[in-house]
Amino acid sequence: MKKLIEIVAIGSNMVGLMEEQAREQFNLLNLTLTQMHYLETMNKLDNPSLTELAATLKLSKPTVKVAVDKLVEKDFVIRVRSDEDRRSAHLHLTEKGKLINTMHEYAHKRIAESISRKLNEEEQEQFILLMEKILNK
Amino acid sequence: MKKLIEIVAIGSNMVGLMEEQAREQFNLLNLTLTQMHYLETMNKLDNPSLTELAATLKLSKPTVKVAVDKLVEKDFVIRVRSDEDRRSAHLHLTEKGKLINTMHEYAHKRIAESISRKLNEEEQEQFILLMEKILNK
DNA sequence: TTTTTTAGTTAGAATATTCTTACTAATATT
DNA sequence: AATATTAGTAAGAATATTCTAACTAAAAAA
Repeated sequence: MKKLIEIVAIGSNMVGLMEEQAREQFNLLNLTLTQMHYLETMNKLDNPSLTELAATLKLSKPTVKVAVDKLVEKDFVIRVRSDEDRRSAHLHLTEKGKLINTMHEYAHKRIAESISRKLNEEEQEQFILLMEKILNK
Repeated sequence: MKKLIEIVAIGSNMVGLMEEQAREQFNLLNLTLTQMHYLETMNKLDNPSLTELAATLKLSKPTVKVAVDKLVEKDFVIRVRSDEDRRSAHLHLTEKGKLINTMHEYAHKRIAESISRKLNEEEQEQFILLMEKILNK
């Protein structure tokens, strides 16, 4: 178990490093850490309302509103009014906002490349099988 | 390769989720995202000077100074004057500051536990071997 | 030894992040 | 139909994050 934790620690750091490098690469976006966190959370929630976003981030609605206003202003997010409930709107990422995904994909691609460099065909097969067991609950 | 990228994406998200949950668990620290980022960077740099920290974070020295002042104030960091160069000081994490590590260790432990639940003894051996190949450059 | 560079600090300002309180309009409950 | 709840907004304030310009003291270079 100790060995496994150790391996996980090194692996997590590697993932973290790659994500960090990707973030630097895409720094063009000119977003703060916090703003990226907002975009990532929106992305995971899949077009949440402001209320849902605030609940997930554990922040007040006015706080989240001003942050979203800025992201709308900067064209990373658009509000799409709901027809079912006319009080409410869904937050969508614009093409520009989706660069967040591109950034993560870039990191994942680099990690995958590194793996395929270190393992031969057969080992890669094995690795994929084991990871599938780990990740499928 | 496509399969591998996919697996990496899911695995990265899992790691990210666990780290996020650990962060929530340790929210007691009452630190902002940015402040945690400072502590993590200090930790990686191993007692850096203010100048080194600023360079790594790509921020100006006055910016980093005010942030470090607050972390010192809150007892997460101490300044240790250098004897070789009396202009300079090294930034050390206090016991309280090292809770950042504890937090990551907690996440890693949970991931390792999940792996050992999903894989039998033999598969775990295999997994460790493959990961060692991947992580040793 | 004089000059230049370096590490860190101070001051002052702009913007970001967050909150509470109070409001409007729409929807849901009674 | 009257009342309560919910989604989002507005105002105002506190704290955090960041910058540039200007400074002090120590170390390095000339």
